[in-house]
Amino acid sequence: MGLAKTEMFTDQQNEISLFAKVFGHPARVAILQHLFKIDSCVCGDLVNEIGLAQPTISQHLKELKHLGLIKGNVEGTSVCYCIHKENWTAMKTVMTEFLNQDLTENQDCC
Amino acid sequence: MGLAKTEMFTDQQNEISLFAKVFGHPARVAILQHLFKIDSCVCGDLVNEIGLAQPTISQHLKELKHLGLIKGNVEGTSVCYCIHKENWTAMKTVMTEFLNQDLTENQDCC
DNA sequence: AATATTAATCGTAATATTGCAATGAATTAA
DNA sequence: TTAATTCATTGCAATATTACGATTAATATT
Repeated sequence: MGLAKTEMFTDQQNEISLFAKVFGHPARVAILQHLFKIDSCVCGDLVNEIGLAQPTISQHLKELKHLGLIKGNVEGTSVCYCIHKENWTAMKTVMTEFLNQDLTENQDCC
Repeated sequence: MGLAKTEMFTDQQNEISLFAKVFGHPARVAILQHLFKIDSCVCGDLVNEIGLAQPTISQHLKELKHLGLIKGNVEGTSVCYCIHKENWTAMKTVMTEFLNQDLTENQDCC
Protein backbone atom coordinates (compact mmCIF):
# COMPACT_ATOMS: atom_id res chain seq x y z
CA MET A 1 0.00 0.00 0.00
CA GLY A 2 3.01 2.28 -0.14
CA LEU A 3 2.83 2.82 3.61
CA ALA A 4 5.33 1.44 6.10
CA LYS A 5 3.72 -0.22 9.11
CA THR A 6 5.89 1.69 11.55
CA GLU A 7 3.96 0.51 14.60
CA MET A 8 5.35 -3.00 14.24
CA PHE A 9 8.97 -1.85 14.46
CA THR A 10 11.07 -0.45 17.26
CA ASP A 11 11.66 3.27 17.68
CA GLN A 12 15.28 2.68 16.81
CA GLN A 13 14.42 0.87 13.59
CA ASN A 14 12.05 3.64 12.59
CA GLU A 15 14.60 6.30 13.41
CA ILE A 16 17.30 4.61 11.36
CA SER A 17 14.96 4.24 8.40
CA LEU A 18 13.88 7.89 8.59
CA PHE A 19 17.46 9.13 8.51
CA ALA A 20 18.32 6.67 5.75
CA LYS A 21 15.31 7.72 3.71
CA VAL A 22 16.40 11.33 3.65
CA PHE A 23 19.80 10.22 2.34
CA GLY A 24 18.04 8.04 -0.21
CA HIS A 25 18.01 10.71 -2.89
CA PRO A 26 21.18 11.89 -4.67
CA ALA A 27 20.01 15.52 -4.68
CA ARG A 28 19.88 15.58 -0.88
CA VAL A 29 23.27 13.88 -0.69
CA ALA A 30 24.63 16.51 -3.07
CA ILE A 31 23.10 19.35 -1.04
CA LEU A 32 24.63 18.05 2.18
CA GLN A 33 28.03 17.51 0.59
CA HIS A 34 27.95 21.05 -0.75
CA LEU A 35 27.09 22.44 2.67
CA PHE A 36 30.03 20.53 4.14
CA LYS A 37 32.35 21.55 1.33
CA ILE A 38 31.83 25.28 1.53
CA ASP A 39 32.05 24.88 5.28
CA SER A 40 29.68 27.73 6.07
CA CYS A 41 26.27 28.98 5.16
CA VAL A 42 25.18 28.88 1.58
CA CYS A 43 22.74 31.49 0.40
CA GLY A 44 20.69 30.58 -2.58
CA ASP A 45 23.26 29.20 -4.99
CA LEU A 46 22.16 25.63 -4.37
CA VAL A 47 19.83 25.84 -7.36
CA ASN A 48 22.78 26.69 -9.59
CA GLU A 49 25.03 24.16 -7.89
CA ILE A 50 22.62 21.24 -8.24
CA GLY A 51 20.83 21.06 -11.58
CA LEU A 52 17.22 21.03 -10.40
CA ALA A 53 14.47 23.63 -10.44
CA GLN A 54 14.07 25.99 -7.52
CA PRO A 55 10.86 24.44 -6.13
CA THR A 56 12.48 21.01 -6.21
CA ILE A 57 15.54 22.16 -4.28
CA SER A 58 13.30 23.99 -1.85
CA GLN A 59 11.37 20.80 -1.22
CA HIS A 60 14.54 18.78 -0.58
CA LEU A 61 15.81 21.46 1.81
CA LYS A 62 12.50 21.31 3.64
CA GLU A 63 12.91 17.59 4.24
CA LEU A 64 16.48 17.99 5.48
CA LYS A 65 15.33 20.79 7.78
CA HIS A 66 12.38 18.76 9.02
CA LEU A 67 14.75 16.02 10.18
CA GLY A 68 16.91 18.70 11.80
CA LEU A 69 20.03 18.02 9.76
CA ILE A 70 20.28 21.59 8.44
CA LYS A 71 19.45 25.06 9.69
CA GLY A 72 18.03 27.91 7.64
CA ASN A 73 18.34 31.59 8.48
CA VAL A 74 16.56 34.35 6.64
CA GLU A 75 18.95 37.11 5.50
CA GLY A 76 17.08 39.80 3.66
CA THR A 77 15.58 38.27 0.53
CA SER A 78 17.73 35.17 0.69
CA VAL A 79 17.99 32.29 3.13
CA CYS A 80 21.25 30.88 4.46
CA TYR A 81 21.58 27.19 5.06
CA CYS A 82 24.15 25.18 6.94
CA ILE A 83 24.63 21.84 8.64
CA HIS A 84 23.09 21.53 12.10
CA LYS A 85 26.20 20.22 13.82
CA GLU A 86 24.71 18.81 17.01
CA ASN A 87 21.93 17.00 15.21
CA TRP A 88 24.29 15.72 12.55
CA THR A 89 26.50 14.25 15.24
CA ALA A 90 23.52 12.66 16.98
CA MET A 91 22.32 11.18 13.70
CA LYS A 92 25.83 9.89 13.03
CA THR A 93 25.79 8.02 16.34
CA VAL A 94 22.55 6.27 15.46
CA MET A 95 23.62 5.37 11.94
CA THR A 96 27.13 4.33 12.87
CA GLU A 97 25.82 1.97 15.53
CA PHE A 98 23.64 0.34 12.90
CA LEU A 99 26.44 0.09 10.34
CA ASN A 100 28.99 -1.22 12.82
CA GLN A 101 27.05 -4.24 14.04
CA ASP A 102 29.55 -6.93 14.88
CA LEU A 103 30.49 -9.38 12.18
CA THR A 104 33.31 -11.24 13.93
CA GLU A 105 31.30 -14.22 15.17
CA ASN A 106 29.38 -14.66 11.96
CA GLN A 107 30.00 -18.11 10.55
CA ASP A 108 29.39 -16.99 6.97
CA CYS A 109 27.43 -20.19 6.48
CA CYS A 110 25.99 -19.28 3.10
CA MET B 1 7.89 13.00 -11.67
CA GLY B 2 8.87 10.48 -9.05
CA LEU B 3 12.12 9.74 -10.88
CA ALA B 4 15.53 10.80 -9.63
CA LYS B 5 17.68 12.40 -12.31
CA THR B 6 20.67 10.23 -11.51
CA GLU B 7 22.66 11.41 -14.51
CA MET B 8 23.17 14.85 -12.98
CA PHE B 9 24.88 13.47 -9.87
CA THR B 10 28.23 11.82 -9.27
CA ASP B 11 28.60 8.04 -9.08
CA GLN B 12 29.44 8.44 -5.42
CA GLN B 13 26.30 10.44 -4.70
CA ASN B 14 24.18 7.88 -6.51
CA GLU B 15 25.85 5.01 -4.69
CA ILE B 16 25.30 6.61 -1.28
CA SER B 17 21.65 7.26 -2.05
CA LEU B 18 21.10 3.70 -3.27
CA PHE B 19 22.51 2.23 -0.08
CA ALA B 20 20.57 4.70 2.02
CA LYS B 21 17.36 3.98 0.16
CA VAL B 22 17.55 0.28 1.02
CA PHE B 23 17.92 1.23 4.68
CA GLY B 24 15.00 3.61 4.32
CA HIS B 25 12.39 1.08 5.38
CA PRO B 26 12.11 -0.25 8.95
CA ALA B 27 11.36 -3.79 7.74
CA ARG B 28 14.71 -3.99 5.95
CA VAL B 29 16.47 -2.53 8.98
CA ALA B 30 14.76 -5.18 11.14
CA ILE B 31 15.73 -7.97 8.74
CA LEU B 32 19.36 -6.90 8.75
CA GLN B 33 19.46 -6.51 12.52
CA HIS B 34 18.00 -9.98 12.91
CA LEU B 35 20.59 -11.47 10.57
CA PHE B 36 23.32 -9.81 12.62
CA LYS B 37 21.75 -10.87 15.91
CA ILE B 38 21.49 -14.57 15.19
CA ASP B 39 24.97 -14.30 13.76
CA SER B 40 24.47 -17.08 11.23
CA CYS B 41 22.07 -18.03 8.50
CA VAL B 42 18.38 -17.75 9.11
CA CYS B 43 16.19 -20.20 7.29
CA GLY B 44 12.76 -18.91 6.62
CA ASP B 45 11.58 -17.67 10.00
CA LEU B 46 11.88 -14.02 9.02
CA VAL B 47 8.17 -13.93 8.23
CA ASN B 48 7.39 -14.93 11.83
CA GLU B 49 10.08 -12.65 13.24
CA ILE B 50 8.92 -9.55 11.36
CA GLY B 51 5.15 -9.11 11.26
CA LEU B 52 4.66 -8.86 7.50
CA ALA B 53 3.26 -11.26 4.93
CA GLN B 54 5.54 -13.69 3.15
CA PRO B 55 5.47 -11.97 -0.25
CA THR B 56 6.33 -8.66 1.41
CA ILE B 57 9.32 -10.10 3.24
CA SER B 58 10.41 -11.88 0.08
CA GLN B 59 10.33 -8.58 -1.77
CA HIS B 60 12.43 -6.81 0.87
CA LEU B 61 14.93 -9.68 0.84
CA LYS B 62 15.16 -9.36 -2.92
CA GLU B 63 16.13 -5.71 -2.64
CA LEU B 64 18.76 -6.42 0.00
CA LYS B 65 20.12 -9.21 -2.16
CA HIS B 66 20.09 -7.03 -5.27
CA LEU B 67 22.36 -4.54 -3.53
CA GLY B 68 24.58 -7.42 -2.43
CA LEU B 69 24.16 -6.86 1.29
CA ILE B 70 22.85 -10.37 1.98
CA LYS B 71 23.37 -13.83 0.51
CA GLY B 72 20.69 -16.47 0.02
CA ASN B 73 21.35 -20.19 -0.26
CA VAL B 74 18.73 -22.75 -1.18
CA GLU B 75 18.56 -25.61 1.34
CA GLY B 76 15.89 -28.05 0.35
CA THR B 77 12.56 -26.30 0.36
CA SER B 78 13.79 -23.36 2.39
CA VAL B 79 16.33 -20.62 1.72
CA CYS B 80 19.01 -19.56 4.17
CA TYR B 81 19.98 -15.93 4.41
CA CYS B 82 22.95 -14.19 5.96
CA ILE B 83 24.89 -10.94 5.74
CA HIS B 84 27.35 -10.66 2.85
CA LYS B 85 30.34 -9.63 4.95
CA GLU B 86 32.62 -8.27 2.25
CA ASN B 87 29.91 -6.20 0.63
CA TRP B 88 28.66 -4.96 3.97
CA THR B 89 32.16 -3.76 4.83
CA ALA B 90 32.50 -2.05 1.46
CA MET B 91 29.13 -0.35 1.92
CA LYS B 92 30.17 0.74 5.39
CA THR B 93 33.25 2.45 3.98
CA VAL B 94 31.15 4.45 1.54
CA MET B 95 28.52 5.42 4.09
CA THR B 96 30.98 6.19 6.88
CA GLU B 97 32.94 8.51 4.62
CA PHE B 98 29.73 10.40 3.90
CA LEU B 99 28.68 10.56 7.55
CA ASN B 100 32.11 11.59 8.79
CA GLN B 101 32.56 14.67 6.64
CA ASP B 102 34.59 17.15 8.63
CA LEU B 103 32.73 19.64 10.77
CA THR B 104 35.63 21.21 12.63
CA GLU B 105 36.12 24.26 10.42
CA ASN B 106 32.43 24.96 10.07
CA GLN B 107 31.62 28.40 11.34
CA ASP B 108 28.07 27.51 12.31
CA CYS B 109 26.97 30.87 11.00
CA CYS B 110 23.26 30.19 11.16
C1' DA C 1 2.42 -40.34 -7.82
C1' DA C 2 0.06 -37.33 -4.51
C1' DT C 3 0.56 -34.14 -1.00
C1' DA C 4 2.91 -30.78 1.88
C1' DT C 5 6.23 -27.18 2.54
C1' DT C 6 8.74 -23.15 1.40
C1' DA C 7 9.71 -19.18 -1.02
C1' DA C 8 9.51 -16.50 -5.43
C1' DT C 9 6.59 -14.13 -8.69
C1' DC C 10 2.42 -11.92 -10.56
C1' DG C 11 -1.16 -8.72 -10.34
C1' DT C 12 -3.24 -5.04 -8.19
C1' DA C 13 -4.60 -1.40 -4.85
C1' DA C 14 -3.13 2.23 -1.86
C1' DT C 15 0.09 5.54 -0.79
C1' DA C 16 4.54 8.13 -1.30
C1' DT C 17 7.97 10.54 -3.89
C1' DT C 18 9.83 13.46 -7.36
C1' DG C 19 9.78 17.37 -10.35
C1' DC C 20 8.23 21.61 -11.99
C1' DA C 21 5.09 25.53 -13.68
C1' DA C 22 2.51 28.88 -11.57
C1' DT C 23 1.78 31.57 -7.82
C1' DG C 24 2.47 33.87 -3.40
C1' DA C 25 5.05 36.20 0.39
C1' DA C 26 8.72 38.90 1.98
C1' DT C 27 12.34 41.98 1.41
C1' DT C 28 15.24 45.17 -1.24
C1' DA C 29 16.23 48.57 -4.92
C1' DA C 30 14.80 52.06 -8.03
C1' DT D 1 5.28 53.13 -5.02
C1' DT D 2 6.86 50.06 -8.47
C1' DA D 3 9.80 46.65 -9.92
C1' DA D 4 13.13 43.10 -8.93
C1' DT D 5 14.90 39.36 -6.20
C1' DT D 6 14.64 35.28 -3.52
C1' DC D 7 12.54 31.51 -1.72
C1' DA D 8 8.25 28.95 -0.07
C1' DT D 9 3.94 26.96 -1.31
C1' DT D 10 0.35 25.04 -4.24
C1' DG D 11 -1.31 21.97 -7.55
C1' DC D 12 -0.62 18.50 -10.59
C1' DA D 13 1.39 14.69 -13.48
C1' DA D 14 4.53 10.88 -13.68
C1' DT D 15 6.71 7.35 -11.42
C1' DA D 16 8.07 4.52 -7.30
C1' DT D 17 7.15 1.99 -3.20
C1' DT D 18 4.70 -0.94 -0.11
C1' DA D 19 1.68 -4.64 1.00
C1' DC D 20 -0.68 -8.77 0.15
C1' DG D 21 -3.87 -12.41 -2.08
C1' DA D 22 -3.34 -15.71 -5.50
C1' DT D 23 -0.48 -18.40 -7.96
C1' DT D 24 3.65 -20.77 -9.40
C1' DA D 25 8.03 -23.37 -8.91
C1' DA D 26 10.86 -26.34 -6.51
C1' DT D 27 11.87 -29.71 -3.36
C1' DA D 28 10.59 -33.04 0.40
C1' DT D 29 7.62 -36.39 2.42
C1' DT D 30 4.31 -39.92 2.40
